[in-house]
Amino acid sequence: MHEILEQHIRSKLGKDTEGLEEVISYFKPIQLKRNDYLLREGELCRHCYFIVDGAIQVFTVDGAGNETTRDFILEENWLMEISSFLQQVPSKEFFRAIATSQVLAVSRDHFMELSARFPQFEKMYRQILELSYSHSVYRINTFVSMDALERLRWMMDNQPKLFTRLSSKMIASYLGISPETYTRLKGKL
Amino acid sequence: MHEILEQHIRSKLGKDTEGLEEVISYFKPIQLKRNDYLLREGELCRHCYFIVDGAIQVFTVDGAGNETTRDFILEENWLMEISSFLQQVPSKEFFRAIATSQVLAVSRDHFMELSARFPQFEKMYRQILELSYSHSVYRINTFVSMDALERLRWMMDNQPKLFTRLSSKMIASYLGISPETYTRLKGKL
DNA sequence: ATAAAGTCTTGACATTTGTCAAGAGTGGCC
DNA sequence: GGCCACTCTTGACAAATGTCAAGACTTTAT
Repeated sequence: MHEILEQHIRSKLGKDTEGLEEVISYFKPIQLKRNDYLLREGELCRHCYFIVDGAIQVFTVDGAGNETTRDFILEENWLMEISSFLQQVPSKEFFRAIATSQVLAVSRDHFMELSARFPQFEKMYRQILELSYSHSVYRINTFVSMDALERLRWMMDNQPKLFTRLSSKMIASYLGISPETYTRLKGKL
Repeated sequence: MHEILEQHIRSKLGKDTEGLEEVISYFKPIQLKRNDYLLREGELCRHCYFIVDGAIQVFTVDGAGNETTRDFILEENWLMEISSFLQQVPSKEFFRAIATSQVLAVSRDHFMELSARFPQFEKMYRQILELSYSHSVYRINTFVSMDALERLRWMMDNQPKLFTRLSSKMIASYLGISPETYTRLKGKL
């Protein structure tokens, strides 16, 4: 498990990876079954997660119990609830495993320590932030300007992998529509 | 103009601001009138901007000419088109002044140089990324899960300042609805 | 000062999307 | 193997939102 994280970090940083073994030693493995939670609304996000294998659904729940998915995080990607993690305020989001998953978690305290001690770790963190931010800007622009059918087409063009791994219900919650509407849109493609 | 940037950086970094004067010297002033553009779709985003005074609309335009606003950037905030700036690919967004504005711009090359030479500058950049990212996560969750009236109420609760400075048309484009729908929603408040 | 352009509102109507209900199919679990 | 919970689909209808057109009003440019 840790080897995959090691390879991932090397691919981001190149050769200059002094202290990499120590950095990795702070990550603790977590095994998740389908529908296990990594984080629930109201809890503090005390860890930064690296998804080694599997898939995590990041979603919110409104007063009527409707789930809306902000993102799906697949293997070899990073995950945290940024405002809860940084400011230690209650999370608005849930993180739930879609399938059996292996995750590596580093605590907030260790994360801060590693950022301070290893400039290369901080650099990688910055890269993750840049990617996550530009990804979310994309999602905002897509979502706000397109209707449901356009969003579905966009998802098919840009995230085709997701269709092979998600239920229809989950795809609908990512598109921000009801499952019934999703069923009907499929007929219009 | 530069004094405001200096104060802003000090407020973010505290006392440890060695080299601050040199950092600031790389920022060049730009004056904008209403409806002047800082960036257009298709151009490369070659600068990082600090808004000293005024307001900038960040928006996209679809095939039918409809404008959708991702964000309004007011004075004492930072602005860039992150994916265009980092990867030097064409921008998907427009940046346009809503009112007379004063902006300080640092070129991409200088920005990279400053990040490399001044750890404190890099730290501030990271803070800006963290804030921008958590802000955009909020916007996604708000937008995807709420209907138009709920989004309007959310905006009134969380961004009340904007109403004093924006036309109805702009507010509608931020809410992702037509101006007519916005007019009607106001009656339901 | 005046004309032109743009904004805001309102009404009528079309389209999109949601809600509720029912039934067929699917997969997990004992 | 059989039951249970869940998903997916379909139909009927309701609610939300968009589009188009018109008129009053405001702002901008000359």
